[in-house]
This record gives sequence, structure tokens and C-alpha cells, in this order.
Amino acid sequence: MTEADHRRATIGDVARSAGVSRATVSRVLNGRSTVDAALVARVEATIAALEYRPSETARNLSLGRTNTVALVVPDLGNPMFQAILRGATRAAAEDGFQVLVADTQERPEVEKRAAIDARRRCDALLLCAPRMNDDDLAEVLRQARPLTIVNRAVDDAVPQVAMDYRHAIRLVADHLAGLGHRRILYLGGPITSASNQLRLRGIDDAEREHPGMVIERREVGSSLDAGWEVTDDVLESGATAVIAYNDLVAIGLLSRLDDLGVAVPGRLSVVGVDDIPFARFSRPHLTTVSVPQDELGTAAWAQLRGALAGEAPGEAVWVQGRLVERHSTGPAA
Amino acid sequence: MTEADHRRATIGDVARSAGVSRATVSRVLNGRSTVDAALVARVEATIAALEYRPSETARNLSLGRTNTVALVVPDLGNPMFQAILRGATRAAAEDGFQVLVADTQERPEVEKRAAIDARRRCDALLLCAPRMNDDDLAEVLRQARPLTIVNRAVDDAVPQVAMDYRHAIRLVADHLAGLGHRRILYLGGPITSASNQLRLRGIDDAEREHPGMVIERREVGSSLDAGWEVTDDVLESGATAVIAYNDLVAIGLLSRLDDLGVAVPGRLSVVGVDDIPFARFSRPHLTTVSVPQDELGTAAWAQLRGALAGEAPGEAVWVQGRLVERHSTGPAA
DNA sequence: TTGTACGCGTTATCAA
DNA sequence: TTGATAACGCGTACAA
Repeated sequence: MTEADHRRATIGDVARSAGVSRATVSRVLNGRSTVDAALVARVEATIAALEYRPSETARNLSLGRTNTVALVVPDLGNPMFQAILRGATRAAAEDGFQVLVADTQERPEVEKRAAIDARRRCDALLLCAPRMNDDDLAEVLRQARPLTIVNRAVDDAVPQVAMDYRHAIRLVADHLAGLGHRRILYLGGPITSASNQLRLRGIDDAEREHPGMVIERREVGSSLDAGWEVTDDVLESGATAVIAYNDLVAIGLLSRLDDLGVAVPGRLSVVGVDDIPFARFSRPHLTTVSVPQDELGTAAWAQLRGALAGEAPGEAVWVQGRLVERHSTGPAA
Repeated sequence: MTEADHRRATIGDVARSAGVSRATVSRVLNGRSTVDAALVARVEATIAALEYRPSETARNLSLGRTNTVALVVPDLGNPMFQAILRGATRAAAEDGFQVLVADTQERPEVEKRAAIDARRRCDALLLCAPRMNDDDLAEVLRQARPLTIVNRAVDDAVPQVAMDYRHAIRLVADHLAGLGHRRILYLGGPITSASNQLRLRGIDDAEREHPGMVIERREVGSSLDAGWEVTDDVLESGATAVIAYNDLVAIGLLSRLDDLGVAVPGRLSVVGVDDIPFARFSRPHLTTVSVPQDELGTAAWAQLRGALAGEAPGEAVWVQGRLVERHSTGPAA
């Protein structure tokens, strides 16, 4: 007891103390093979007495797996990645896996290194890297399998899940078209981001499907502040409706419009994308597309589990949202 | 090359291929000891050719550490824990540590197990468990060191950091007192939660310091919806000001008040705590206490690093916020 | 059913 | 400076 407190008991200590071999202790622990009942009792008593806990590290080496999966994200402050993390963490926990998280702090140049390093400590990788360049991505694809790509369509036989933002944009564009809007402003996110490109394709679709509709594209960012700061430009644009990159941009814009006394949706309609919790509490309550972000994490884990089991990657999973009409949209002025 | 693709190269493969011992390869990798320049070059060339990457798992076992720290939180959906996660992840990364995250999904009964399990895979533990009962906590304290306790004062020589919510409440109470408010309503969080108890002590302080001030205490929860749902009760209470458990509750309340056409701060003043990003974008903009939540994660890691280095735990760290006056508070009606 | 012996991939010790 | 060799703690064929 005097030294057991200092050095953690090993399986060898248990074996010696119980008068059996280490193999037997191991068997009792893992229940793989059948062991004599009397021995089981003795070993378990010894384990309890010594407070023995198997070393995860040693098991990892011996078994060749860690039951851990790496998640790499550009920014843990972004609600989207928070939702993915939550969904993936909970889904993985169901299967006895834990999640190691790495935040690249919006620096695409370190993403490759971060992804490969994190992957080395784990059995697999969940990669959210919307801005990583294609060469780096190819290198990661080569070194870090098994992995699942999140929110970035890649032309390779690798598991991938993504939010269908193209579809989401079409939903809001159709909604605005139905309300008679023809001059629309799209406040886009980072031009290089994969999910912005997806939204832009939705914008293209909308213009094609709704003759006479003209959608002006702007790059403003993806934050509350970005929405706030672009407000004056929006008012000068002459548009009757705004499609924001996401709810953050939309809420930032709404807040500023409210300060300026601009009627929404009387003078201007505003729609967001994501349906974050705050969307229901903005003024006016935000019309947006509800995208099940947790599902993205859940689906990503499901794909990864398949890859870990040696299954070939199936079709890319596209998670679709649905329009949620609230009070920030109305007939065109 | 044909089989190198299937089985990852080990340090032994490199040694054989370069015609040196494994020890030498290890030395050039870690730069511990000085090695002949010619050998260094040969080994490095071989490493590149074989695309050798050391096994983290084997290093972990050999070195007796994983350079990984476990973070246990009750809910990854809560902005507070997201901030702690972000702060801790970034701070730990500076020191070459990664963070393994476990979400107990608001089930205090699994927190003990989750904490101990997560800790076994890591070198240390960052524990956020505001509702865990004292017995379980004592057990965790015994088994899971080194660790740092976050947002829960415990009477033990263990590193701990916490947001000083008692101080925060005093700040808002003083502010309201200065505006002439005497009948105040406190919308509290879960009664068993440690940080709610801290706030209640701040409420007690305020009543003591401001004779004539009466603060009614209610337990409503900690979410946007909780704030929304309690609105009618608030209006019937006759209070001229509300201290919300956090910004989420405050914003939920403000949103509903706005829908009902209640003048804020004309008829009712509302203050929150936390200063989450959305606080600047509510209507009206929320007066609150800015608490540097990232700092909590950073400080928690700093404590843990000390503990990992064998230092004795110092004083508990209390992170304090400051009042941010916006437009949701005004003179008492 | 149990024990022996080896392998997992690395770092560290000690001679040479 | 280099190379055997022994840890690190566990799982598991294989033999008994």
C-alpha cells in the first residue's frame, strides 16, 4: 500500500498478488475466454484491492488501435463546427470512441500538418477543412486514411458528408421568388470556402429557374459583425431582399437595420441559413433554412465507422435542410 | 514499396534499410544525442524514402505520457463550455498538447465514469462538472490526478479556476441600485449547479449592501427558451428589473418582451451575464457582464501544466468580469 | 482451463 | 559516436 500509491499497479502486480499468470488476469478483464469461477473471484478481488486499472496506452499498442478519432476544424468558435463536434462526439461515444479535437484557428496553411499529426494519435480522421488547398488535401488523403471529409465535395473515393447548401439556397430563393422579389442581394462568405461555392451554385440555379430575377453577389464574411458592417451597402443597393451567407450574418444585419429604423420585412426581406438557436429570438424572428447540423456530425461518424470496419466508401451523403418561415420575409416592396 | 504501402514502416525498417541500429534512428529523430553527420543524412533519406512516421502509440508507452489532456463537459451545446474548450485547446496546443473531449450530455450520474475513463487515456484532466455530487467528485479527485477543476470551488488542494459569478452579480446589482431599482427579480439556473450557488451568494451580498433592495429568487433554467417561457411571470411580479442567470435567459426574455410590446428599459430593465457575441445584437442591446470565457480555458490549462510539471497547486484562480452597459437597463420606472 | 513466451514500436541504459 | 538490450504494459498464439 505504501508504494502502490506512488506507482500504479500493473497487470503483473495483480497476477503476482493473486497467484495467477498475467494471461489469466487479462482474460478475466476482457472476458474473452472462459476462466474458472474461483479464479475469477480471486482476481477481481485483487484488482479491487490494488485499484488496478489497465493502461490504455499499453492496450493501444498491443491492440493496434486507440478507439479514438481526430476531429480537425478551422474554428471552434463557429456554431457550425461546434454542432459537428457535438454530433460526432455523441455518436462516436455510442461506439466506444472518443474524439480528439484540433483547432487550426482559421490558418489553412497549418491544416495539413494538424490533420496528419492528429491522425497519427488516432484510428481515423474527421476533417473539416473548407479552405485547405487541393494539393495539401491530396496529401492528407494519401496519408491520413481512414478519414471522412466534412462539408467539402472531393472527387475521390473517400467517405464524405456535406450540408447541401446549394439546395438550401434554392429553397430560400424560391421562397423569395414567391413573394415577388426580383432584385436580390447575396451576402457571401469567404470566396475560397467550399460551402460558399456550393451556395453560389444555388444562386446560379435560382437565376436560371426564375427568369427576371437578378441576384447581386457580394463577399462580406461569415460573422455577426460582417452582417452589421455591410448594412449601409445593402440599403444603397436597391435590393428588396437579402440572402445572407448564414444566420450570423443575417442577425448582424437585422440588428443594425433595427437600430436604423428600417422596416423588415416592409422595406427589406432578410433570410439566413442554418437555423441556429438564436434565429428564433432575433427581431424580427428570422426566416431561414433549418439544417440539422448535429446530423452532419452523426453522419460523419457513421461513415467513419464504416471505413474503420474496412467497408468501401459509399455515396457521398448530402444532408438537406428545410425552409422555416418566420417574420423577416414578406412581399416585395 | 509493394508492401510498404500496406504495412506502415517501423523504426526497425528504417534502421535495417539504412544499415544502422534502431537507437541511431531514434537519436536522429529526437536530436537528443549527437550523431555523425553522414549517418544523419543517410537516415533522413531513408525516412523520407520509406515515409516513416513514428508511432505515437509506441512513444506514449515508452515515454509514459501521451501529451494529451482530457476535457469533460456537461454539454457541448453550451456556449460557456464551448469557450472553455476553445481556450483550453489553443493554450494546450502551444505546449504541444491536444485535447480529448467528452460530453456527458447533462447526465451527472455518468460524469464520474466519463471523467475517470477519459483521464486514463490522457496525462491529465480538465473537469467541468457543476452538478456532480460530492462523493463522486471526491472519488474523481482521488483517481484522476493531475487535474484542474473548472467552475466549481472545492475544498481541497487541487488546481481550480472559476468564473467569479458572485462578483459578476454584485456588479449588475450595484448598477441596478444606482439606477434606483429596489424590486428586482433574479432568474436563476439549476439550483444544484455550482455556478448558480455562486450567483446566489452575490445576490445575498447585494441585499446586504443595498438596504431596501429586495431580490426575489426564481429557478427557471439556463436557456433561451427558459427566458422566453418565464416572461409572463416576470411581468406579473411587479419587479422593475431582472437579473438573468446568463445572456441566453436574458435574450430569450428580451425577445418575448419585444413581441409583447413591453418597453425595455422603460418599464423593465434586464441584465445578463457572460457577454456572449449575441448580446451586442439583441433588441435592445443587452447590458451584461463581460466574462472572458476563453481565459477560463487558458487559465485552466496553465494550472494543469503546472500540475503536470509536479508543482503544488497554488491559489484557486478567480476570473473576474466587468460590467458592459448597453441599452437594456435604465432608471427604475 | 491455465501458463509460457512473444510481439506491439518506441525510448533509454550501458558497454564498446 | 554507435549498437545491443532492456524496459514500457498489455494481448494472445501456442503448448501444456
